[in-house]
Amino acid sequence: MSVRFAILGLLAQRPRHGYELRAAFEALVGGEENWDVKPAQIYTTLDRLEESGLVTEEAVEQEGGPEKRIYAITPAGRAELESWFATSVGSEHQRDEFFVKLMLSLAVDGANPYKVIQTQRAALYQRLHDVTLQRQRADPQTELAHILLLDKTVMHLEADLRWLDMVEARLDEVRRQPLPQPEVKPRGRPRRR
Amino acid sequence: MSVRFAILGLLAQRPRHGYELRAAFEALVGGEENWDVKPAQIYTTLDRLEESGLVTEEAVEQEGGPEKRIYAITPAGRAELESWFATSVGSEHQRDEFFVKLMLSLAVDGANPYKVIQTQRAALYQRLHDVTLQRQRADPQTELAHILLLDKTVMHLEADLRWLDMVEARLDEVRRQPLPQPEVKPRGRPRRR
DNA sequence: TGACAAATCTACTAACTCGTATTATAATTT
DNA sequence: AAATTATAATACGAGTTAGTAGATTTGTCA
Repeated sequence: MSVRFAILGLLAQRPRHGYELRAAFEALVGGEENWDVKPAQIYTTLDRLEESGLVTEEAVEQEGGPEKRIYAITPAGRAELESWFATSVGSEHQRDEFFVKLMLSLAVDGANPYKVIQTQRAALYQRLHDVTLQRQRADPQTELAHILLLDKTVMHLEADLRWLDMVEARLDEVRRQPLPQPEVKPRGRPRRR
Repeated sequence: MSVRFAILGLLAQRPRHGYELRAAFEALVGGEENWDVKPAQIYTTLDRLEESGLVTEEAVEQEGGPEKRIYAITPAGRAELESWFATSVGSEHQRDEFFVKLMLSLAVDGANPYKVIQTQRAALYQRLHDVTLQRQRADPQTELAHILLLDKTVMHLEADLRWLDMVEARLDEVRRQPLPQPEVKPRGRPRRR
């Protein structure tokens, strides 16, 4: 979803062609190690935006090189962008893959939940190390936004590590509880209250 | 990705049919407010798993009601599951949609970054409130895992709120810096350094 | 009391959007 | 020739929207 709106936002600054959009997006998020957008996504998204009437193909430049299709935002596109600014980012979907993995490692015969935790912790420390290095190398005079983004990542990684410790400490307790079973819902029309 | 492995894990316990898998998954993650899996995703994923030879259709039951297709995990499926347990959850892709939105609100004429922050903060507080309520209502004797998951959510929301404060305090500084521009790369092979 | 409408669960399907992976190509410069 | 940018097509996977159709239970009214 963000790529779609990022394209609209970048086209709101000025018309651009596909590859330029990709470069501008990566500059915005601070490099491809943060968010690697594949060219294919840019082009398919542009096609879909064009189909919805939010952008238009403005011109095709040749200038020696290969063709460049230049896209521009339409009034409908600006409206869409504005309404994106006015709404909050949708709940960030809690979808915690690690939690699912941990629960299943408790449920599946032969799996080792302590090892699962250990593996995850190692990966989190590795990533924390990488991000911290990146943060130290960044220049506050020119890359403040990028630094703030890295700070957020660090805060989340630290929270994840603290949470892992907590879970590990209480894992035996969790283990003793039966796995949550789906509740059997009563069938048929519900009773009048 | 997690749904795919969750299905494998649940089938590793015992053979099940699609609807049962859906119910078991929702029980595992603590209700549809955490992770609402649509039936269609279960069935298409099962089809793909079958095509990859990780599950097999075991039988079709009739028992009065509509057909039930029972699926079971294969040895290859168990191997896939084991290797999932052995690897770490992939870097959680920092893909921060709010950050993108904030940066664009700084770049696009007519947008108001302070308002964007305010909207996001209100949404985060709302969600924190909801989750805290859910946490208080949960029974530690039977829903410890669910409580731990909610704790993780709370920790992340608190981190997001602290980060928002930080960003707001330094927004003028960020504003003064020019937006990161994509470096214009010369075409062709780069010069030797 | 018995027919029937209302509501909900069970089980599954079709068609779509968003994003990723893979591959191909032309142009440009070293 | 090799490297690299610029551009795009095709196909696939993940996830959503919006259903179908039968089964089961409850309410209601003649």
